[in-house]
Amino acid sequence: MGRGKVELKRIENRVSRQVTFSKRRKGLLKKAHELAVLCDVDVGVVVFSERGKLFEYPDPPASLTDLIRRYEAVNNTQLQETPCTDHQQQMIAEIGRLRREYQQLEANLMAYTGEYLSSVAPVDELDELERQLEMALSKVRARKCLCAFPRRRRRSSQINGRGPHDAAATGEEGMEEEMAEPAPAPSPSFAYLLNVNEKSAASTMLQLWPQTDGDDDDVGTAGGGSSSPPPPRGLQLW
Amino acid sequence: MGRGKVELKRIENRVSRQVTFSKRRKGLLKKAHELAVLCDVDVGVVVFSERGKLFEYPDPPASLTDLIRRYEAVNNTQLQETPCTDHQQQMIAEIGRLRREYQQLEANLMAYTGEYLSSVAPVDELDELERQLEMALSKVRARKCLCAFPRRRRRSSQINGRGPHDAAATGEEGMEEEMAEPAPAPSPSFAYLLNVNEKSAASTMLQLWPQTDGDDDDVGTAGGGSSSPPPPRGLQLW
DNA sequence: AACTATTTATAAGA
DNA sequence: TTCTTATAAATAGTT
Repeated sequence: MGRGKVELKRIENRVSRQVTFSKRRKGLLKKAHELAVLCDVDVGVVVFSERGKLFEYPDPPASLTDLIRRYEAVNNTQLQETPCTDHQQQMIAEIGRLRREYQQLEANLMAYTGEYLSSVAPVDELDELERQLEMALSKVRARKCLCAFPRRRRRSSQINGRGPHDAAATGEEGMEEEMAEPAPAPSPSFAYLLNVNEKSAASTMLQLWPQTDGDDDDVGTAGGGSSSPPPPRGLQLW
Repeated sequence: MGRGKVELKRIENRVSRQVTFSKRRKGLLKKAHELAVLCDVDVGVVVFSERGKLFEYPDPPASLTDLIRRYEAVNNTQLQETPCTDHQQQMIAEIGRLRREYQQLEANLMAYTGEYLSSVAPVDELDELERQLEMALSKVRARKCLCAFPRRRRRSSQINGRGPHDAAATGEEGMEEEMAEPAPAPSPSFAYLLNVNEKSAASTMLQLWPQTDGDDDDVGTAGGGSSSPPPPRGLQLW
């Protein structure tokens, strides 16, 4: 790609090598990102320049560390079967998935609040969003009316338990249920481990609306494990 | 590169995603190799397929491990210090935290859409929500105005202008099970615009929008991960 | 850092 | 999966 074909061998000219390094490194990281996004997979890249400077993907290397652990887990598994590595891998994968999903949901919400509108949003998409917002508004107003006449309150106009979790309709859902008490000692069972004690959710007060204030921090989650949840801001629902 | 331009967004079609993964992974590894040789630098790449299969560069991963050590050294991150138990606990905590945050964020979104309004929501909160929605609406409309002037772009509106939440509102609407996508936009909502992956919800997650494409095999997590949806707690909205 | 001429990578399709 | 082909991208050499 370029004015001339290039032999796959070290570029002797120092300047050329440096320039090419800069260009191709950028290209490589871009490719890595594209692969990760398009194919929804985990990709990690590290590049050390001749002077030892590090370049990496993913950019906030939060998950790169996890990726490395996963890589090591794979190798360890091959070398010596460690009981936990298997679960470790699954958990790492789960963490990655959760992070991606969280970000997507966040972006979704941002859009809904109008805080972030894609710069390329076609008009018809905006129409759709507008329509949805209007509908939401009308629902809220309708509810306000109901509140105005407290006496009419009924158990709930429950739309058929259409809770968020019901959505996974297709899954026939195992009946495992296995609601163990928030037993202190976590079983090594992966399944159990993922059964997060929902009651603890309260500890992570959810910020309801993204407020105007900016600053985030995040990061540092990977290596050290759980980072403290962001301080609650804005309107909290519970 | 190819017959058509591709936007940087998860490829929803399973087969296409697989094929693309295969091609691009190969391309990425090749690029990594070229960069390493041409510029005489150290490059490491790890790619985990959706099923968890590992692909890496350098091929004989002999030096990749060294690279990782080097990476760790740079980041002053000591991995593998404790075999697993310790780290495992951290991961468990992380998973729990992520899931809680996800659920809260989701509840947030649902409240915003008006799909999930607490039966006991105090009026002042409803006022606040109404205000937020009005603000969002005004932002969207402002954007529409901006879009209207630069050009009169106007695509045919959605085939089935059904928003994702409408389905829930009506309380039924089976899953779309892999309908033969007649043509172009399978996007059932503005989510498409936001680069939100509508289909990535893990088996353990709730899905936000009705799915339009049935892919994803992803076993492994299904059984263990799926904890039964916890009933909404606290100030429940609906 | 910009700018092209070319080489590569690849999206589609078979 | 592999091959083919039309195109989009990356980038080598130049300015």
